[in-house]
Amino acid sequence: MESVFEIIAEPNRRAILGLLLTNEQSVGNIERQLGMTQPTVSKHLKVLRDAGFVEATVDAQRRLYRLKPEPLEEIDAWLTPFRQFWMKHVDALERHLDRTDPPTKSKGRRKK
Amino acid sequence: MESVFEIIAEPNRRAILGLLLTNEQSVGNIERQLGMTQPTVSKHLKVLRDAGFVEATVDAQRRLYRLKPEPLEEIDAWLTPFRQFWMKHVDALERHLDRTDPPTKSKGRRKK
DNA sequence: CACGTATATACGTGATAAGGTATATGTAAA
DNA sequence: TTTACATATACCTTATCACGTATATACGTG
Repeated sequence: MESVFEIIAEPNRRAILGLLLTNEQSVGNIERQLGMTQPTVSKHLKVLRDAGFVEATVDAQRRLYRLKPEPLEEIDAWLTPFRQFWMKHVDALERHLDRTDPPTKSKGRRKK
Repeated sequence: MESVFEIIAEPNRRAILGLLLTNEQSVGNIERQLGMTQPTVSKHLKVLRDAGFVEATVDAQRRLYRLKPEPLEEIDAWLTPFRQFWMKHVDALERHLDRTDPPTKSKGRRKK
């Protein structure tokens, strides 16, 4: 399970990450909220843990899992150059519309 | 090959996307620059095409492939709530350092 | 029309990952 | 210390994906 991208390719893992967005959660909570079997949850959590997406603290017999930011930031970093790319596209589209559209009723788009 | 996340999980596909960031490319160009066999390139391009990451135009026998923004924006959108999460973390870390550090030589960090 | 070039597709194979069932480990409570 | 609870791990099976080799399709040129 090499890269962060492979980790988040799995839908159940993305669901788990989504859950942890709000609060830390025990394994049992995740199991119930997502309707997966306990071993499945544990296995996905192990993957996420090994990749640094989550960390756990012990609360008696429970483990409370919470998010860690780093791997997600790595994904964000990968996206960065592409973001620039598509922002150019939006600009180009806007310019195109400015040229071709009759300014509808228009909220004062720029261009004299 | 359901989701955009599975698509970009494959390293060769990410490499192809990276190449297309600069210019549109023919299959042969990709093949040479990335050192993959031609069928492999074509297959990955098909996956990327079906998922809307790229589009091609015909130039005689060549196909010129270029990026399309939408699927990448989808990934970006998925990241959004997590971005908020880790920005809180950075804030918390900064506040922590403000409390514990002697202001080094400090470029005038806030706090009265 | 024959041939070379560029790309796509078909088919077979191996690897790997995900889920299920069963079981192990560790903690708490009676 | 026996029992109940929470989580982790082992093992097996199945499915899927990526690659390689071979072949098909399509265009251009002599």
